[in-house]
Amino acid sequence: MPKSPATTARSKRAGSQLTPDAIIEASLRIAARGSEDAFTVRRLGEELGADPTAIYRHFRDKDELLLSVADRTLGEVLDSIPEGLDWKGRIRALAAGSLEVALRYPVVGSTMASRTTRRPNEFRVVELIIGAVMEAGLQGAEAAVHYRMVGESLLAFVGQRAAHLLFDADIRAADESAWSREYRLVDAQAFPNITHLSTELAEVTDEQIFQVRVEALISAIEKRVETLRGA
Amino acid sequence: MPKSPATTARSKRAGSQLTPDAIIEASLRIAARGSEDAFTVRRLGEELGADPTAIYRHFRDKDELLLSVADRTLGEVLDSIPEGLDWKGRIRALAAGSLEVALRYPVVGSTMASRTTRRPNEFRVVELIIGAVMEAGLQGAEAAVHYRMVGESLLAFVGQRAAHLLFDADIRAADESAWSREYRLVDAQAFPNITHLSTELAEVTDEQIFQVRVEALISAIEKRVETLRGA
DNA sequence: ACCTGAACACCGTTCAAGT
DNA sequence: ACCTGAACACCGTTCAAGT
Repeated sequence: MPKSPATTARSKRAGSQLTPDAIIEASLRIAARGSEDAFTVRRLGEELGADPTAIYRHFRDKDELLLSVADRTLGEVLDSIPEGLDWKGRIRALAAGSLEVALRYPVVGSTMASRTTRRPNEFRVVELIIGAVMEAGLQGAEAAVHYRMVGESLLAFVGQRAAHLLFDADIRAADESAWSREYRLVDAQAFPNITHLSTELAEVTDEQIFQVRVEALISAIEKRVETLRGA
Repeated sequence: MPKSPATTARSKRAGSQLTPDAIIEASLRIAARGSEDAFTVRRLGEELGADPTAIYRHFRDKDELLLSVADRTLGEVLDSIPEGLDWKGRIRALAAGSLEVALRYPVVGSTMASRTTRRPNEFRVVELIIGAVMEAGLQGAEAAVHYRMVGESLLAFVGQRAAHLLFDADIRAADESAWSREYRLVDAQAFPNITHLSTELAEVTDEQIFQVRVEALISAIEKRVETLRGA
């Protein structure tokens, strides 16, 4: 069989075909496997067909790689937002897109929940949110703090969901069944409210909670605008 | 010098003085050191004056230990809430207390942000929040989903702040300075909103954001009550 | 200039052996 | 019944050596 370089591009001895982009794309492939495949430097080396430590020629450390990967996924979120929406629609679309991407790449969503990438696509997200809160009627310091509220809340929401996806199946099952097990068995005298709502508590879905949390952000902005207009 | 057993209670050869409570208290001492001292099984062994693996006689694994430690800290939060507050006051006090405790034991606050302890003090917190949203005027499924919104949002807020405290000093500094560095230097044409608000963005404090996020939860509940009354 | 691979300094957890 | 300590199967990262 003759050599066919095109189909052996990732063979171990192909020279210096390692680029930041190739490393980011390999990272996304691993991240997409969720809890089935740990996102480690050694696993990344396998995926690239290179020595695990080769990535240190292109990224200072794993943290810097993750920030770059996260910024790439923010690009996917931005591309999913349609044109022409009003401020509420843009925040809802940003929330839905962020959730979808965080659940697709849980290790990225989880790790980045309390970070700032300081990279181009994050700038675009910030620009979008500030535009929305200003269109809603906030300005100056009020717009700034409400932007931060929205931005960090969205990161927190999707980060929580993503982190949960990364737990071992047994831990996840134990947490998920709490509302239909432990919380149904609490002492009725000591915990009357829980007892009274036990059925409804077990029926709440993650999707309902997410929607209510996003609407809470919007309500809070509207209420703040009304309060400031009234004063 | 004569033996004085009372003062050598934690000596290496004192027999079986290891109890779940002693392990939880040692865990809290390590957790209180924040990013200066990693919360590892080996470090816990040192703190207890025992072999690192001794804790596996009392807890199935590190996760179960952390759940127990977390429930202990929830007790501290509950003890900090005064009697006689109305529903808004109780949510504000719960938020403030949770933040304080999460910043005191960051590794606990960070790890538990997407978990359910399913332990006694968590039941008390759930009872408190459900009582608050019902006093606000919500019932049944509406009360259930709004309880979940409040509970998970508070966990997310304090978890984000706690996680940030655990990063290495240089990573934390880079994230904190983003608003006064990278975000001040963005292209004014491409990012007019960021440019317009750059001063205000750099001046927002974590405390302001936290307060706005807590008030947003309260606003959202009030708005939902109004909407349901109107319908 | 970039990649390799041995090595270092860590992790959580298991299990046979001690007392 | 509980604790010990060696051992296992991992981590991220460094650095001298290769090409």
